[in-house]
Amino acid sequence: MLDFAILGLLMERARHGYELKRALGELGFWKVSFGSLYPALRRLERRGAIEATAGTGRRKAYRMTDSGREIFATLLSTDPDASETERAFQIRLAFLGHLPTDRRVQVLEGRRAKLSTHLRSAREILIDARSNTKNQDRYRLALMEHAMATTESDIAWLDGLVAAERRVGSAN
Amino acid sequence: MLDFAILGLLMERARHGYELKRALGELGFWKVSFGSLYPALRRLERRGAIEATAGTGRRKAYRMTDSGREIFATLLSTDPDASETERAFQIRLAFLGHLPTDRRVQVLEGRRAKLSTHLRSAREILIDARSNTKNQDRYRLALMEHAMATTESDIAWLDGLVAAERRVGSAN
DNA sequence: GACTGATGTATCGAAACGATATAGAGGGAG
DNA sequence: CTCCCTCTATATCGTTTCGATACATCAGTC
Repeated sequence: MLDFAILGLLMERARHGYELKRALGELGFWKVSFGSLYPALRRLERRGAIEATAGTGRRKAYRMTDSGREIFATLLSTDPDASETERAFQIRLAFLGHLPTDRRVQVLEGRRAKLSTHLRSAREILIDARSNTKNQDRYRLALMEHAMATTESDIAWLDGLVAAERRVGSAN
Repeated sequence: MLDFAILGLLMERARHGYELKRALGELGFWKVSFGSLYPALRRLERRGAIEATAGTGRRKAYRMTDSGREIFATLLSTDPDASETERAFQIRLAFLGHLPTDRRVQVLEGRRAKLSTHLRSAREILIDARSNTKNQDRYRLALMEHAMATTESDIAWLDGLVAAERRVGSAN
C-alpha cells in the first residue's frame, strides 16, 4: 500500500524520503511515519523498482527504474479486491489519473457499492442498538450515527466524482 | 489502543473473542482482525488484566480482574497526548461515559482543538495546491477537498457533543 | 560562539494487519 | 442419513506499519 503510494509519487519526479513523507501527508488523510517509509524505500530498492541517486548534501533522491514503472502499471490496473482498506482506496484515487476514463468509473463505482453495502448493515445495527440501549452507551450511539453520516457523505462524494468523470468522458 | 477497547467492552460483561470482534466492528469505524485480537487477549491475560473462563463448548469467555479494572481506570483518566490517532480518539469516545462530565468536555474540546489546527494547515496546503496544479492531480485535489470537508463535519459534530454535554451537565 | 528549530536519514521493539488453517454446529438437499 | 455449506470460533504465520528515539546538518538569532 505504502509501496504503491511511493511509486505513484516517484512517477512524476525523483524525490527524497522526507519529501515523500511531506507529499503523502499533504493528501490530508494520512501521516506516514519514518518507521514505515524508510523500510518501504529499502524494500522497493531491493526489488529494483527504484534507485537512490546522490542528492544535495545528505539527501538521497529516489527515482523510478523501468522495472518500477512496470510494477506501478501492474498495481494500478489490478482491480481492487473486496478487502481494500479505506486508505488503500484513497491512495488508489490519488493516482487514478493514470488510468483510462472507463476504468476510473469502475473503480469509483466499485467503492461506492462497497460503502453502500456497509451502510445498509450499519443502519441495521444502529436500529437495534437504539432499541436496547442503556444510558451509558450514549457516546457509542453518537459514534455509530456519525460513522453512518460520514459514510453517506462519502457515497455522495463518490457520486459527484462519477458524474464529473462521465461529463469529461463524454466530452472526448 | 486495542487493549483499551477490549478492557472497555469487558467492563460491562464477560465476552469471548469473536464477540469482542463483533462488538468492536459494530461501532462502525474499525474491523479489528483476529491477528490483532487474539495476541491482544493474550497480552492482557499475561498482564493479569483479564482472565479466561470456560465458556460454552469451544468458547473461552474473558472477564476483568480487579487489577484489570484499575488498569482501565488509569488508561481512561490519562489524558490523551498530542499524537492520539483518529481511531484512538474514537475508542476513547466509546467509553467516555465512564468519565465524569467535566472531564468529558475536556476530551472533546482537546480533540476539537487538534482538528481545528489540522484544518487550518489543510486549507493552506489546498490553496497553494490549487495554484500550481497540472490536470492530472484533479483527483488529488478532490481527495484533499473531501478530507477537509470531512474534518469540518467532524468539528461540527464535536461541537454538538460538547453542547449536549453542557446541557446534561448543567441540568445536574 | 552558543542555542534553537527545521530538515533529513535511520533503526528498534511492539502493535496491527491480512491470509490462512482448523474444527464444531446447524440446517437444507438429495 | 449423510453430504455439503455456511456461520461461529480459536489460533498462528509472515509482513507491514507504528511511535519513539537517536543523531547529524543547516539557518537563523541572540
